[in-house]
Amino acid sequence: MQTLDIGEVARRSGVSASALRYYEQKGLIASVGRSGLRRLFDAGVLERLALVALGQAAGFSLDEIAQMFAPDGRLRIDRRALTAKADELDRTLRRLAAIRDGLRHAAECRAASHLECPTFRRILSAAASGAMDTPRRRRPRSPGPAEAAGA
Amino acid sequence: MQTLDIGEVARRSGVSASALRYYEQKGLIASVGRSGLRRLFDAGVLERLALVALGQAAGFSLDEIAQMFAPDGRLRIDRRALTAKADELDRTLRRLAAIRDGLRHAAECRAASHLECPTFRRILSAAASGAMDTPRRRRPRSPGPAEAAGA
DNA sequence: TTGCCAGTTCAAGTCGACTTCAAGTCAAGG
DNA sequence: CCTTGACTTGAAGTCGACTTGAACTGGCAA
Repeated sequence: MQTLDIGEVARRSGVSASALRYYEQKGLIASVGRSGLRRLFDAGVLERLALVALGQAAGFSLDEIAQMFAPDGRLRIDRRALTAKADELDRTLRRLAAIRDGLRHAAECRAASHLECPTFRRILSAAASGAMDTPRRRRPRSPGPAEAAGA
Repeated sequence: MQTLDIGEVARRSGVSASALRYYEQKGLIASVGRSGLRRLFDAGVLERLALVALGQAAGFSLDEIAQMFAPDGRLRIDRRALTAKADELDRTLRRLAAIRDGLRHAAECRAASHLECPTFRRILSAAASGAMDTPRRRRPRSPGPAEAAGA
C-alpha cells in the first residue's frame, strides 16, 4: 500500500497538517514510519480521519473518540455510549427546533415589543428556567476537503 | 421597584455572581447603583438575563447579543439576523438528525465490522467530505435556576 | 468595637482543539 | 554544491465564556 506524507494527507482529508500532528499526539492516528524526519502515513489513515470527523460531528471529544479505537487500531464500539449520545442529540434537536421556531416567530411577530408577545414570553421563560442551556457554536473550517476516504 | 444584590440575582437567575460581573463588563446588563461597593440590580435584570440565555441558546455570542440591546436598554431586533440564525439552525438540525440516525444504526447494526456496513460507510463518507462539520458541545451548567423572570 | 461574611477589584487561569512561531532538518532539483 | 521548500520539534498563543485567587471593603449583629 502506498504511503502519503503529511501534506498529501492534509490535502486529501481537508485536515491541516498541524491538526494531523496534534491528532497523532493524541493517539487518534498513527504514522507508519518516517522518511528522514517526515512522517509517512498509510492511506488507511484517511478512513480513520473520516471516523474522527464523524465522532466530532456527533459531539464526542477527541479523547472520547480515542477511546473508540482499540490499541490494535480496530474500531471498538460502545453501543451504550452511542445510544446515550443519540439520546442527547434527540434532546438537543428538540431544544434547537424550539429555538428556531422562536427565532422565526420573533423575526415576523408584529407586536409592538416582543416582550408583550405571549409566544415570545413563553419562550423566554423556558430560557430563563435553564431548560434551554447552550448548544455551542460551529467552527469556521474553510478548506475544501476533496472527497477523502474512498467510500 | 425593589433592588437586588448580586447574590440574590444569582440565586434567582441561576447565573453565577462572577458571570453577572462579567456580563456587566460586557454591557449585557447594568446595575442601577451601589450600596457601598455592592452592586444593586433592578428586578428587571432577570428578564434581561432570560433574553441573554435565550440568545445563547440560539447560538449567538455574547457580543452579538449585546448588539441586540439598544443603548437605552430596549430590545433592538435585527430580523435579518434572526432569520439567518434560524436558517443556520435548520441546517444544524438536519445534520444532527442524520448523525443521530447514524449513531442509532451503529449501536444496533450487526455487521461484523461497521466498516463493512454500507449504511455506516455512507455516513462515513459524508463526514469525510466535510458535510458534517462540527456543532459544538454544551456546557455542564449544574446549578438549579429557580424560575427567574416572572413570565 | 469587633469580626464575619458577602461583596468588591484586577489579574491570571481554565478548557478544547487547534494554530502559530522560531529554529532546525533534509531530499531533491538546478 | 547549494538552495529551496516542505517537513520537523517544542513551546506558546488563540478564542469565548467564564472561574479562581489574592487582597481588600463595608454593613450589620453580638
